[in-house]
Amino acid sequence: METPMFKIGDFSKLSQVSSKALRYYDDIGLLKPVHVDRFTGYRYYSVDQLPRLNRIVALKELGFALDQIAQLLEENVSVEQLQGMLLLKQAEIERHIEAEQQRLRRVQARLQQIAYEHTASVYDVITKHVEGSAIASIRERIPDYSHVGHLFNALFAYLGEQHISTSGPPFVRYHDGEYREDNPDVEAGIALEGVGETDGRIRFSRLPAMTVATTIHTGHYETLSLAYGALLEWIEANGYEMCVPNRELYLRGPGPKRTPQDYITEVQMPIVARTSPSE
Amino acid sequence: METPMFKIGDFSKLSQVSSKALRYYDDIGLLKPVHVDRFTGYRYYSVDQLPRLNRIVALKELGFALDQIAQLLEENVSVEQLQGMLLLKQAEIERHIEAEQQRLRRVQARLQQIAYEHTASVYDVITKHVEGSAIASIRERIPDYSHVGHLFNALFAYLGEQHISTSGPPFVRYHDGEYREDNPDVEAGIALEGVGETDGRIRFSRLPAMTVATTIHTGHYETLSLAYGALLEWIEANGYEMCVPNRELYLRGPGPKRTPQDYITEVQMPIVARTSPSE
DNA sequence: TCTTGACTTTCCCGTTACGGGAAGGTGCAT
DNA sequence: ATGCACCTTCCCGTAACGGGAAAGTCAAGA
Repeated sequence: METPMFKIGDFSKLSQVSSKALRYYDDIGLLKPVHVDRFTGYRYYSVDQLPRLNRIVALKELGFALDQIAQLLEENVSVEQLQGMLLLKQAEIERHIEAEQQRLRRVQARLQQIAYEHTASVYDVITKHVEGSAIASIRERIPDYSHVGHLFNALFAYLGEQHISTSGPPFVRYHDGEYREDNPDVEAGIALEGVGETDGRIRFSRLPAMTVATTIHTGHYETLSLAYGALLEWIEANGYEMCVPNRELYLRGPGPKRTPQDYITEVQMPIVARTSPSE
Repeated sequence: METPMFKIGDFSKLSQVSSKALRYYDDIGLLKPVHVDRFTGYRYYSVDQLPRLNRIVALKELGFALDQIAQLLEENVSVEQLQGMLLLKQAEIERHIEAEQQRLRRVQARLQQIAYEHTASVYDVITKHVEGSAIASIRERIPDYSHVGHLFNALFAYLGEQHISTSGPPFVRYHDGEYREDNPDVEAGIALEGVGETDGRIRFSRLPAMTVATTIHTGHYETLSLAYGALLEWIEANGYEMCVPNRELYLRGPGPKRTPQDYITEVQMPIVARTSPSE
């Protein structure tokens, strides 16, 4: 070899790539030294290998993983294939940026909320994807929220005598577009394991899968509006729009040896991405 | 316990957090089940734990790592501490977004270049941080690039007779702000291990550390302009500004049994972030 | 009461691209 | 001969779980 050969340390200095990385690239077959001493195992590199290493670094800076780079460095990749991978990368980075901006909005919303109220919220709003499920429910316009109990009584009485087994907590869906004290359109329901057939007041239907913003409220139902406030604020700050019907899940509701302070309720508000009038 | 206890699968469905994750949170002490059967090891959760889990998920969506979340969930974190961590997070996300946008620009620049020339460039431009180093050099205005050889001859002759040991490849720095055929201001140099004292034409100095865009050119020096073209295009497309002096490192230059096709040259252009007039 | 079948447990491996460090062998200059 | 800087392999650790194996458990139906 008339060309100088570099030991790994020198090649590392020359290329500004750590020798650990060079050994790793050797291990995974991405960049084999031009010569390895048969007895000592010493790796020897040539300047000829710099272009390849340079390409590796460049592709890494574009965000490619090493195995993808290995593919791209094979001889037989066409310009179209390269272009395709770049386009994929572009889309991926764009998605990534969007997700990060989402996070940034969430963080800023929290900061703003602290600045306003000088206290951390007790409500943590998160998004969930709830799967669709079969439910049994009674939907009626009732004069007053206190009548909800009657709906559940009727529902459970029916399910009990029909020996239909339920799953998950009971819930109420609110079908009015806005809050109304009087004559709200409510649906008291619970998820089922099997299915049944609609019978008078008792409706059997399927809840569609959807994305919701949700938070957990602990304590008396009179203070549920605080949870709604936190939800609405969060939805506004995070660039979503709310949909109807929203839903309350009574994870722990009235019962023996329970006081209202023990109640635990999840409030779910279906959301869609806002058709940005504010950006 | 008058409250229903959930086995891990049910709690997982309730909370939409995988049981693997729940076990992991148990392992790292982030969320211990309210009760573990002494004999079977079964984990039992209560709805009381949903708010905490919800908070964990919410903080995760903000981008916090689990150990940071563990800190934030301790009782004694003040609002100010929370605020501080949120501010840090904000800055971190912003940096992250900036880096991703940088990547996006790089990818798009590559795509554009393919669209223009319908071929992938042979030049891979990357950024490096070169450390400062002691150098010996001769800087002169020479009539023509072909005189560079004389400078190196003089330099090596001097270093040889003074027994000064060098390190790294020889290089030339171009001090003219722009390309000029005639009377360029060039500096032929090489890095040293020790230091010396300026002696007539031979200058001993320190090269400052800097950030450069760099690429590798293989082949005859007559085609070096292609490498410069790729560099300039990249610098433009990636939002940098070039500085003087640029530098060529002769990784493999003229020598016995070498033809110009064997030459390998690294072209380095110092850069700074552009003071964005184009955004 | 027995038997499924759906759950649960622990344990171990794999993920990415290396960095840190240990134990031991080399190369080169004195 | 003796440093001393360098090289080698090997192993562990990373973050947050997912996949899967082997074995134990629970609840309901026959």
